[in-house]
Amino acid sequence: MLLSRFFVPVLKENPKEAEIISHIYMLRAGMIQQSASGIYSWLPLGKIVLEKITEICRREMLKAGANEILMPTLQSAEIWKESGRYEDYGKEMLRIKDRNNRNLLYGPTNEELVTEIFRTHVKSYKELPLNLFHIQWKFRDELRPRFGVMRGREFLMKDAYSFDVDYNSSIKSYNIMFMAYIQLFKKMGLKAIPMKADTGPIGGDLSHEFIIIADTGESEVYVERELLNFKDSLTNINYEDDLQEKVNKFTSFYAATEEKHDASNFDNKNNTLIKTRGIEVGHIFHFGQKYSSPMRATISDRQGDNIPVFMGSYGVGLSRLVGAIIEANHDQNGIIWPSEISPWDYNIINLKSGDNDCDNICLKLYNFINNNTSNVLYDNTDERAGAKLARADLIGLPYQILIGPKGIKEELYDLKCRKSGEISRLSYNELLNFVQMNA
RNA sequence: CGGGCCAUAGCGCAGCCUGGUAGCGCGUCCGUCUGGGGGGCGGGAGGUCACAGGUUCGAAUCCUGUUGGCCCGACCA
Repeated sequence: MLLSRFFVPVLKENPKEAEIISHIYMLRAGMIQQSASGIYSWLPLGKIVLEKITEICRREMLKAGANEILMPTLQSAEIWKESGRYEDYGKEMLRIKDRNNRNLLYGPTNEELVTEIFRTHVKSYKELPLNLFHIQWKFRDELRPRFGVMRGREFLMKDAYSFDVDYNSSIKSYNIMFMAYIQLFKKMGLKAIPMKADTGPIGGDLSHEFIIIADTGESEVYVERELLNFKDSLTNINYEDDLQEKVNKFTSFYAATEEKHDASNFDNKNNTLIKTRGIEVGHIFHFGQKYSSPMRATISDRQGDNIPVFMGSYGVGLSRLVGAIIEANHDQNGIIWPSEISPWDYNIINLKSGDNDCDNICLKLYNFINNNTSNVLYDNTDERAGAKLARADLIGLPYQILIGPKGIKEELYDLKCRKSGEISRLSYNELLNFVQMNA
């Protein structure tokens, strides 16, 4: 992509409405624009990142055997009355009337809809287990939206729902999602820690939050040091296997958010417990027959009896992840994208546009990288070097390649690693090698 | 929903207290000198001062109301 043709309205100064770092950088890097409190337009740079995250999530869900569907944003109030939540949900639910005065709502979540789909089509245990997921925008009319996309009213989520014939098999489904979550966050270049979560009063017995560790995170968390460094060799998971043991590996560590932290539950004699901060980016939840029962989503079991199906739900906050990733990966100059979700791998910076030698080498390199399965953003604009460098740091691509008269004279060009700040001076051929090896 | 604060050019702000017809920095446009960390010089464009009403000869400024936004708290992915 040529920067001269890319719409990325960067801001030099901090917008006054933003307080936390991810919000500030998303606005300054031209990723989003606020439309109303907690509601955002996604500009090209933000959209690309959001899409990358979404795609990784989707791929892992499919690998784990889930089926993708797409449920609408607007839902009929009818099924919510069935589950009893139309009254219970309160003011967070945005209620709308259509021209015929029918009650609609902008979906804050989808248990009712998916249960309705399930009960219409699935009647027998033979069709189970089943996992349906979708990726869709939701709306919750929060009391107080804040922190940019981390706590918006409109947000993109992946929701999966599992259906099983009995408790034991539903735990298996839960474990599959647990391991899929470990995988998908890893594929985003993130360290996500599963933590036991409260399930509330309603009979659920199993729930985990997945938390990204970030100094600027919203809540305090307590984690065993070993879990932070826990590198499991799970490159390939066979979801057909019994995963309980693998799940146990993770859950055997102590990890808790502030609300659930209880020092007496952990023997900290080796001082291995770390207090840090984190951001919740996923939540998995086993809730049994909570919805299937009132909504009569029943199946025939092996005995021929009709029983409410066992369910679980599994969410990932995709739009929130964009903010969370920035919270976990930035410095005072801007964003530092993990290479897995970076909009591009390389940022070629022409330090003197208009200079024949600079233009030629940049263009040659640009074409080479594009032809070698890597992605590259080429800053071919006519701005001053300083402005380009500052903008490159703000946008935060993993590698910057600096081409200027100085380098051309010495035939050595700067390759800067955004994360470490390290600069290698490489010949043109060494640069090509680096790109090929790194692809 | 309780408490605090804000709204003036695309962005960040001053002016308001003490009313007299709007200014600074950045950005933007033209020219020029520049060119390795958000340049220099010269010239230009851009604002019904959030909206509505009131006081006044006169309102960005004083008064009332409305709308929108931000922060702290309670709540949540």
